[in-house]
Amino acid sequence: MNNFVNDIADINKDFAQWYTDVVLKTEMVDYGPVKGTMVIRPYGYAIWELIQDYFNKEFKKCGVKNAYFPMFIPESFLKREAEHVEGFAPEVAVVTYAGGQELSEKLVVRPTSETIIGEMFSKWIKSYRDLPYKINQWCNVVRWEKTTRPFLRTSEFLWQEGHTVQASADDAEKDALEMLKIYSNGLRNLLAIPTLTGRKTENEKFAGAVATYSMEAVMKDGKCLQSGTTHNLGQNFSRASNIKFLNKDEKLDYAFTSSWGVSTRLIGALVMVHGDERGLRLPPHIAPIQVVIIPIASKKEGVVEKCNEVLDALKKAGIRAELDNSNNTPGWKFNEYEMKGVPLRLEIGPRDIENGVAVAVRRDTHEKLNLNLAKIDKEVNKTLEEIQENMLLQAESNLKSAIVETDDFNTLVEEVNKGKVALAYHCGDSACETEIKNKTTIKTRVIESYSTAHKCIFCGKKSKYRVYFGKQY
RNA sequence: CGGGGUGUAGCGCAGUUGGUAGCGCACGUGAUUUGGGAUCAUGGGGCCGGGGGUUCGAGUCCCUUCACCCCGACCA
Repeated sequence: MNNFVNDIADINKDFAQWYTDVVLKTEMVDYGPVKGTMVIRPYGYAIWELIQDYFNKEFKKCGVKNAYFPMFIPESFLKREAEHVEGFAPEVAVVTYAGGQELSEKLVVRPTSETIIGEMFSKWIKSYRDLPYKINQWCNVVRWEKTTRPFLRTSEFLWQEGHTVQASADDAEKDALEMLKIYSNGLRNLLAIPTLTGRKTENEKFAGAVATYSMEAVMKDGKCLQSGTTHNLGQNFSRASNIKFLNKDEKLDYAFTSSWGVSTRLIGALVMVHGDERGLRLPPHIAPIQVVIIPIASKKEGVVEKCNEVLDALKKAGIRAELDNSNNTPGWKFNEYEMKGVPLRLEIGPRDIENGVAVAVRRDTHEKLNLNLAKIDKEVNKTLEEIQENMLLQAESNLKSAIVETDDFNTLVEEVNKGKVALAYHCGDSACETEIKNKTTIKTRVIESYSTAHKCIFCGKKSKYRVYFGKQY
């Protein structure tokens, strides 16, 4: 009664604990019995399914087809690309024993599938007429991380990985940029998460890529979360996997590939971008339950009937609605569904039925509205769209106020340590960037724009680009 | 991988010098309730994280191991 926060840690005092409390108490996730693993519970998985639905449609518009490749990769495959193996070796899980005996060749549990998909591409692709070739798979991957946190970093997680093969360097680059656009639009439209998108520096790119692009979402504590990446792999992986094709000039050439992925980490971003002191706040487009109906004095005549009637009307209109007719008190239910981030609550009691309205309460603003029961589906739909829009505006405003432009290195360090993202010019020199990282633990996020008209914030040499600096999850 | 912390009922915790394992919430049943976390009655629920040791006797003491959380370092 005196505790409005469901025993969730204070979001302003202990953001990390708040996050853990929220994801566990909302029943999105639980810990698995093996270190670093998570069980994605129905409420969390429903969010993932909505993400899958959205991106599947977008991928298919680009001519991408879904497929599935094995999770076991011969260890030798991983070693074909020198940078790639160096990048992933420390965190791969390896099967050495199976079928009652030692294996003659160890099997890596995929940390990502470039090498095994490349192997198959090399069999399938012979001519420029076979290109472009675009494949996606939804699967799990395993990266044996030392420290873990549900959704943000776990030993095993779910993702999609797209892989394209093109006949020219330009087309592979175009694929990487096109997917980046699809990802960032998806985050905006579906999750109401605005991102900083752009190219990664040479230091921060994917192991084995020519260029890596990323969307960086900024959490409420100011830390960045790499929320999706796309890679132009050039001919690096086609050389490693021997993907050769006859081009239009009848010459044999290595193909150009790209890869791109988003993961269940997006669910973590959703929590940390929108959540508040009461728990989750889910934008309507991604909310598994968009509307919850709570009967008041449900034993009074006509209340349950009216609630069911409204439920049916909402479902018919394609709204994800639920009726909670459990024996809990209304107050308990209010708190429960607020914690779970349900965007809109409808209260229906004898008084409302008499007045022909439902009391609606918005999760984003706590605003109370009287919605006309006679056209409840339309009124709810309109309100949901308003909530979606408002949550994006709020997130955009948070992102904007998290960014500090500076030319002074001490200011950069100070601001980033205060929970800001700094935008500054840099020389583009790898050693310079590494020195910044070693000195301050601050890393570059993505390149904002290119300009040689300024000085590097750290070494003072001529700038190459302007880049975001921040701390990360 | 360093530093700090925690493992006792589903959750949150108490458990004294070693002596029959408890409380609150949650859960089952019945009733009364219902517009911001209801009340009464009555029930069920335990490998005290695991293994080893000391002891007549261990939740408690010793050794060991595992897991999780928080803060760093490293990575999607």
